Amino acid sequence: MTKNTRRDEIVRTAAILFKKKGYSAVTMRDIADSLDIKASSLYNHIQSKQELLEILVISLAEEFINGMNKIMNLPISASEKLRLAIDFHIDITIHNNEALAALNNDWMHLEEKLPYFLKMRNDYEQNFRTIIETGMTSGEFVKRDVEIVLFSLLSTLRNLYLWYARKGRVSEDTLKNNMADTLLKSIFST
Amino acid sequence: MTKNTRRDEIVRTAAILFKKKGYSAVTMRDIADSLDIKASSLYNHIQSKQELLEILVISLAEEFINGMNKIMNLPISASEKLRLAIDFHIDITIHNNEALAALNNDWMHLEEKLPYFLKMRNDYEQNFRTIIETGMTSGEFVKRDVEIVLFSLLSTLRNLYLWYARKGRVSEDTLKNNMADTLLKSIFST
DNA sequence: GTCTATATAGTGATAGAC
DNA sequence: GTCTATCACTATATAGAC
Repeated sequence: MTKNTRRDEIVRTAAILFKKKGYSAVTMRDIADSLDIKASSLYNHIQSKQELLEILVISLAEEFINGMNKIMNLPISASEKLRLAIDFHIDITIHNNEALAALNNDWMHLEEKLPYFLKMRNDYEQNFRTIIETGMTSGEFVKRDVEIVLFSLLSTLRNLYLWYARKGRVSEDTLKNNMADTLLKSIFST
Repeated sequence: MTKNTRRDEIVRTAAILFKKKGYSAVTMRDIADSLDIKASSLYNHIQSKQELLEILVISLAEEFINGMNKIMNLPISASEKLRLAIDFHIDITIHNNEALAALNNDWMHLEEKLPYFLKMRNDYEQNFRTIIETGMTSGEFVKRDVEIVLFSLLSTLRNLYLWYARKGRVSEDTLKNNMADTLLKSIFST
């Protein structure tokens, strides 16, 4: 993933700038300036600005989908799946902070790959919904409006990339434990 | 607020487009096209694209601050304040859906008014923090990491504009009751 | 209040020298 | 792998006619 080539340097720089100002407000000259080269030099390593967005958003979305699919196929309870899914989401947030900003905020600027992205996004959400519904049916979770619980959970997870960048130095494990506890407490039936 | 002048029509149109693509990706031509006029005609009603952003973001932020200040000054318990604050946030979300998207996602493109906005945003967050801390001290809320509870609560409220636009036809009262219940359950000590 | 015409400054991207 | 030079296009915004 992080193979210190020039190309990856460009991708990482783009991610940082996309996070700060958004895809549309970042110019190829901005990216080049950050690397102390000229904008035209970027094109020796990447094909287009759009490609930078695709690299960031699509590969991260695939990582989400693959990890989630593994969790869904485990022979464990709904509450155990939920705990794993939350931890997994926190993991990605911590290790792909900048790319996650692009995924959250700039996906609508994807062109060719937009439908593919939307399918992955929808599948990811559906997996969470299934976990919550299963847990409510089995009595592990308190019965409440599924969509509201789902929305509240996903909102918190999706915004985590901002909060983690700000609070910085809380350890990964502390974050996972506290966050998971807080989120899970709101739905456990006991 | 909604005084059907041409100017307000332009502001409303801009808000809808800003929500869809973000401030930077929306051109004055896009706004003009939506109104079936030429881009140059817009400048008879507004001064600049930046002014459109300011009108949307700053006036809404002021509404948030004013409402929150009133709640903070009421002689009521922390849990009552929290319930009112959540309801108030939901109120604004429902009635200013598009402008709220700009406030959430495009505030960093403010220029002159950016410091003013950041102060308001910080004050709003601090008020929520005070409520949570007071409630934990008094024993109304279960003692947990204040910042994580605060973050989770604000994430859900800030994302609500997206969810409400999608789910559409759930009544305002149903939403308030279900959402407030779900959010509050996670922190009440009983 | 809207139009046409235009000024001025970017924008993403390419060609070709070094 | 980076540069200079440049293209074709688009951006915000203004001036002045109707």
